[in-house]
Amino acid sequence: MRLSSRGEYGVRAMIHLALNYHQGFIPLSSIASAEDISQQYLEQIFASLRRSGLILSNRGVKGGYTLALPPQSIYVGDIIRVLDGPITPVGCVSDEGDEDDSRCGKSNSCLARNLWLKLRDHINQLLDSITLQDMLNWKQ
Amino acid sequence: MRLSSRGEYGVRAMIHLALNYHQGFIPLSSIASAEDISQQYLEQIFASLRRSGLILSNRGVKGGYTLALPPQSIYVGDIIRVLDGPITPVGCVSDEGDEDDSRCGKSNSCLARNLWLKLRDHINQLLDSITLQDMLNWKQ
DNA sequence: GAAAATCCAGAGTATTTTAGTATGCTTTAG
DNA sequence: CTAAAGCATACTAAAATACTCTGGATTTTC
Repeated sequence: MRLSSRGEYGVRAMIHLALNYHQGFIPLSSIASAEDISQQYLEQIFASLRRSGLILSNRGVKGGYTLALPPQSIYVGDIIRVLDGPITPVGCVSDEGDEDDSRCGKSNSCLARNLWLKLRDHINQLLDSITLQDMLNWKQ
Repeated sequence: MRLSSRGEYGVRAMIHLALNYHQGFIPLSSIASAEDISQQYLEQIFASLRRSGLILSNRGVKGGYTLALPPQSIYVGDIIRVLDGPITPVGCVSDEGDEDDSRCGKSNSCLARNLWLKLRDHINQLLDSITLQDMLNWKQ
């Protein structure tokens, strides 16, 4: 039950953008160095975030990235699902839509399946209840 | 956020043992074939479960495995932590004991860290609230 | 309009983890 | 004694992960 580094880095970078919301576009290089993340790796991560519409970009000198929405409208669940794919504790509960097409067909696996579904939904519920702004407010 | 096959298989096998509680010792071969899991792989999994005290074994003919406690006293959290290691969404929240020795030392990472802690605890809470018996009762 | 700063894209690679096999030994009932 | 079972450890193949590399495209500034 571990997040990928993409998810971890992505959340940290998004917090960085949230802290600098209203400061205009922030160059990726400054985020990468502040968060100690490889710049090229972070570029890949930001490409996913941009394509999914969570951030906006400007090219050229004075370019950079900024949140597409205010921090109170961006949920960590969205960030993590974009970067790590849907929360799927085991293969047979792949996604919300096709809940019943990928059964393992085995004897007691249905009993276990209920657990995986609960686990999946439980994790999603938490991640979909926390916004970037919530995290900023945790600052002691 | 995916469970390992060890965790998945282990939970399924423990459900199998729970269903056959009071039937005495069940040979691993029958569990492996019923659940369609490689016998040798399942042996490794059961070795961990036995060393952790969740199951008991008998050797020789008529040997096999059985739950060390009744199904209502075994929590899925225990099974999964034995087989997958402690729930650790990211490295810096490695375990309950040493919460503050493995900080990343980076600027905003503490804000993210609160999230990882919440996530870790949230998952553990769910898994520690469900027993094998609970899962048997889900049988429709 | 050249140069520099920035984003953008896709291929390639090295490491680690995972999931499983292989081999062989030990114990016990009958 | 033999067959059925558990026990232990080493090995390996495949997949996923976490990056790096290379080269471009856009935009501001001088």
